[in-house]
Amino acid sequence: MNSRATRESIVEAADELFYQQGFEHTSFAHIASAVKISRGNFYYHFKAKDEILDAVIDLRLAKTEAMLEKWEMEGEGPEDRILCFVHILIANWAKIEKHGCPVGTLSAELIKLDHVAKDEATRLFTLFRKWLAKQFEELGREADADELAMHLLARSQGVATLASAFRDEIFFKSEVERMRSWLASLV
Amino acid sequence: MNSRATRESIVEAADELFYQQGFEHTSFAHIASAVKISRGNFYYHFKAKDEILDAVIDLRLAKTEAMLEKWEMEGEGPEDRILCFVHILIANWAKIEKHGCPVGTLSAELIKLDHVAKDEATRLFTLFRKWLAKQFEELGREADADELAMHLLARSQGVATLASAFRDEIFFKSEVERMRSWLASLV
DNA sequence: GTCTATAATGCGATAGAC
DNA sequence: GTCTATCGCATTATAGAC
Repeated sequence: MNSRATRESIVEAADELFYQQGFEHTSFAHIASAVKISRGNFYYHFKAKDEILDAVIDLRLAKTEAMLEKWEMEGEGPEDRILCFVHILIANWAKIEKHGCPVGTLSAELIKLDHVAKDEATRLFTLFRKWLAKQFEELGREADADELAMHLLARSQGVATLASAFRDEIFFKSEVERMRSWLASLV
Repeated sequence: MNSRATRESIVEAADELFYQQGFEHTSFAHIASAVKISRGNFYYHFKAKDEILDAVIDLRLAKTEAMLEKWEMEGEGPEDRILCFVHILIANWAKIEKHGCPVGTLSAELIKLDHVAKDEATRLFTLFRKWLAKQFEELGREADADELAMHLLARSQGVATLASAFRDEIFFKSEVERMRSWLASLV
């Protein structure tokens, strides 16, 4: 297999495993078994485990940017686009229940480890923050667009954390409904 | 030193280190160096690392119960008592900025590890949930007391996660202010 | 580019002296 | 009750054959 394809397989498997098990808990053996390569082969593609983490964060950043661009195209007006963000929670409930929010849990883990890549992980939050702020601006809330963006981000983080701890889909959906009516009250 | 005192020293050091570094990342060597005992001595007091985790969770449960009882005594009326909960965020800002919420981050880590003690950690959330629900009941919101309790818990979790990621005290305080006015709007 | 073999380290846990 | 010494295992990382 050529170099790029193997490298991409490693990053994609690591992406999934870091989400499911956490970064520190995931070993090369885990990833190797998922990709079906030998442990030694990693070091042809990456110098160290931290480099795989960097690549995973870059992949997530790229995927998130693509998703936000898609919402930008598809949503009819800013309110509709913000609802895309709210509804992704519902669509991902099965994963969130098991492993929490992929953005929030990675950020929290790297902060706890005081890992060098923790600020890189925060950039995932920043993508959503900037995009949401832009929508709130278009909604006519130029004055507090960033504050509203952060507020909505925080709400979704809290819902993911608690719904995952209690494995409570009823609470999860009722909180999403609360976000919808909060959003409607702004317009 | 007698058995109980050493055991308590171990649990208290582990409590602090689990919060600062995470459970998995904290080794016996870390705790031993903090308590100034040998690694071998652990096994006189605990059979395994998981038993230390259980003891740490029990300690946190006891401390939380004592704190909630104190608020129950000190607060003048349910609204005042709920404000005790909101204000603990402010009081603990320095720690939250560095290590997140001690309840939420432990719960999230144990969920990600699929650790046997994850439901025990969720009991810490349950203490706050039940206590807050009781306050909302006394506030005359019998119908949706638990829903309001979970909503407030989720808000505080989200604020801790985001404020820690962005190390943003301004955002943190503005969200606490939002919670205060949300609470006032209920009465 | 991928493999096997192995070095170097740190971990949780055990045994036994004192 | 606390210590030192050590086992067995998993981990990241390297060396070198193919």
